[in-house]
Amino acid sequence: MTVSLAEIRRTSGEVFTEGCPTRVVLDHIMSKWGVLVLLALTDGTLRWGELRREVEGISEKMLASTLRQLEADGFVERTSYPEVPPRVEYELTDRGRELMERMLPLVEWVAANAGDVLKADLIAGRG
Amino acid sequence: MTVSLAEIRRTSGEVFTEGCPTRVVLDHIMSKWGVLVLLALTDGTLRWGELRREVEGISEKMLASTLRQLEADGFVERTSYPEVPPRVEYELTDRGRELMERMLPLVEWVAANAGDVLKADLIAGRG
DNA sequence: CAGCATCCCAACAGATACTG
DNA sequence: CAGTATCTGTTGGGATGCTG
Repeated sequence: MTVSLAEIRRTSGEVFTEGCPTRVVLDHIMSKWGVLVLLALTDGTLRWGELRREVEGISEKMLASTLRQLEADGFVERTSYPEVPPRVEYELTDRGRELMERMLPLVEWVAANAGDVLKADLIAGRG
Repeated sequence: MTVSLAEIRRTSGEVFTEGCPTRVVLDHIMSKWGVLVLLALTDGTLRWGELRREVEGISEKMLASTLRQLEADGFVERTSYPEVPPRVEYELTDRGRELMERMLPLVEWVAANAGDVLKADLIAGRG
């Protein structure tokens, strides 16, 4: 383990350059709703309405644009069934699952430590 | 490995609840500039001016507020030396290093795959 | 050098209404 | 059910100027 940042620099160059591919993709997947939608889909395939209920607080507009973005990036696949009433399912692609393999440990750590972190905020006298 | 989301749910409850601690902390560390500042400090201690140059494109305002936030969360420590001219150094705390241990594999993967991801965007006909 | 204060704007995000 | 359209507003964030 102990991946160094220097190694990332060597491997793929600019992480700190404006507009570099890495920054763009990071912005997509680390966005407020991007993470939560990806997390929701980690459990398995979900329909639009299920996603909406699962990711509490997301608006239809944000769910739509987040899904379009993740779909365009190849992390999520959308399948529409020609039925009445309409049924549409969303699931992670292989690339999406690869991504989530790396993101889950991070989210897990945050979930386990978020309480202490915010306690630190209070001590520091911040909101 | 293969951490499941269900496990996270069991462990620490709500990831999908509005305003829950996990979401708040995720928003701090997954923010556009939060990630990049944390990454920069993963290499080692940096001064204000070095950070500003390192994280290309960040404004003084954003650097300041990002650092205050990460400091309040206990991820970054600020050390001010009473000299003339002033010297201030920023470095990761133990908690910050724990966090980055989980975040680096993710960033590394993104850096390695960002090219392909954006190529997918082009094929899909999106910006 | 390290930063805070101020002004300002565009983009992101919420609410509502409507449609195939 | 699964969206799109539109309208509005909040705020993230940039530019500038000033201070210890």
